[in-house]
Amino acid sequence: MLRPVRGGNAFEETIEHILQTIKLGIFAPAEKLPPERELAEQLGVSRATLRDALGELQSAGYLEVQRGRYGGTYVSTTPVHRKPDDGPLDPAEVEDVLLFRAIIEPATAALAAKADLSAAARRHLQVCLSDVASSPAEGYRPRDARFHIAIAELSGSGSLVNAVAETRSRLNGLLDRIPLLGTNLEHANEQHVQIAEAILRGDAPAAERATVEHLEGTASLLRGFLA
Amino acid sequence: MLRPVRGGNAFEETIEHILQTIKLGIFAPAEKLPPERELAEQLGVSRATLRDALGELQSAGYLEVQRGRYGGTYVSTTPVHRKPDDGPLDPAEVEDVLLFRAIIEPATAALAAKADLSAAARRHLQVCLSDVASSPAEGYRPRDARFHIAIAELSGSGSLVNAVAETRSRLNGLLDRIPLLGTNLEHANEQHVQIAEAILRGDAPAAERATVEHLEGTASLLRGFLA
DNA sequence: TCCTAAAGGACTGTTTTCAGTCCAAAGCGT
DNA sequence: ACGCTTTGGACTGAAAACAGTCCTTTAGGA
Repeated sequence: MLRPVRGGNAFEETIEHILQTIKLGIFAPAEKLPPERELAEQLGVSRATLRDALGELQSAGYLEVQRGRYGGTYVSTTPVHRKPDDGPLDPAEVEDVLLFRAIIEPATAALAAKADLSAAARRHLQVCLSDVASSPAEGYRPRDARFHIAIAELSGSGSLVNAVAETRSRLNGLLDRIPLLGTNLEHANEQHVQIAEAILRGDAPAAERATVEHLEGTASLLRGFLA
Repeated sequence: MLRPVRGGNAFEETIEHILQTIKLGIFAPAEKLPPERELAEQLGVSRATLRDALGELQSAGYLEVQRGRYGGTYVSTTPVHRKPDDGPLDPAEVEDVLLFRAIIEPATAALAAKADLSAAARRHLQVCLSDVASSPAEGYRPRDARFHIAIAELSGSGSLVNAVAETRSRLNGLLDRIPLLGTNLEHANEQHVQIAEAILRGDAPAAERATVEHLEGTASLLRGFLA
């Protein structure tokens, strides 16, 4: 029960955090990050430290910077080709993530369906949905993550948004360790439609069921690589 | 979606974290903390910083220190009389905590019931149960928290233990803002028994139902103070 | 009785992080 | 063409946090 108070030094944590927002599709390619002064404040870190982190991400190819008025820091449109992290999967970590996800995401979807959604919220969900559906295979993960996080946002609970985002991030870390097989993307997309429709028509049990089914796909994929 | 990378400086975070382990009953009164060198490493903080934090907690009356071999840092047996933090309750925070808790705790209890438990695990649950049942009103909260965390530990999922502990900690923060009325402690204790029995006999649906009922008590208590 | 081990206590020099200030680029409006 | 504004870029001195080392206290064992 005694977890570390902090995950490393501020510099590394900042890099990691910004990288996550990109991998989770919260900042999409070509999108502009907030100005450094603002971002530093939001992240609770000094501008100097933030700049060190941004510099690192820039030279790693994740970010591009333009100076001057109306300039800023932009997410790179050309995705960096990550060498596949192929350490072996940790079975305990896999089970833990899948289990936690199976608890929170269906409940989140059900809540989103129960909430009464503004027109803007509905539109946002549909945008995320079509965005992931029309995505090429290599940029799929961030958009997929974005869609699931969008659902959490509809639920209206900040804790759930955090939990879904963090869990998704851990999941991404695991998925990075196995080869990407694009066979079941169509299947996943069909399930996304089911979930979104159930939420939009306010059918909580259907949203929950569809989410459970959807998660089983990823779960069996990952479990397959454990054997 | 841009949360702060760190909650403050290392010193404050360390104080807060240790205080939590006490308030959550993870370190019970009169219990000995790990040696400073070890604790510092577990918390991912330097010994100097840890010592600053321990010193603060000591002079605030939470800890007592004995030097020499077989000495150490002990949780104070005389509880500090906290002045009631009575800022107004934030309704959004209340709803968020209650909602999140209502999602994870019943699922946790169900999981614990499904797991096949070692004899030691069963005994541990019973110890926590009788500990909270026989607790005087002023030391009730930490033992109550300890019981709920013990259930999460039975589930075998580290993420759930973290989530339950953190949620409980937020809940404690809210409960500190309202007067303690001991009327429903007996009711809560009865529900604890129900939950523990359901888990021990492996009856997941009953464990889940009993937990839902139990949480409703705290929920309506807190909601009552919003109006 | 004295020695040793295990713990807290104290100090030092280095590295990290910070807040604050000023500089440089670049687009927009007058 | 000029200046204003918004952005990233760079520097400085102070504060925080660190790792490492040594000191002090205390109980148990040889």
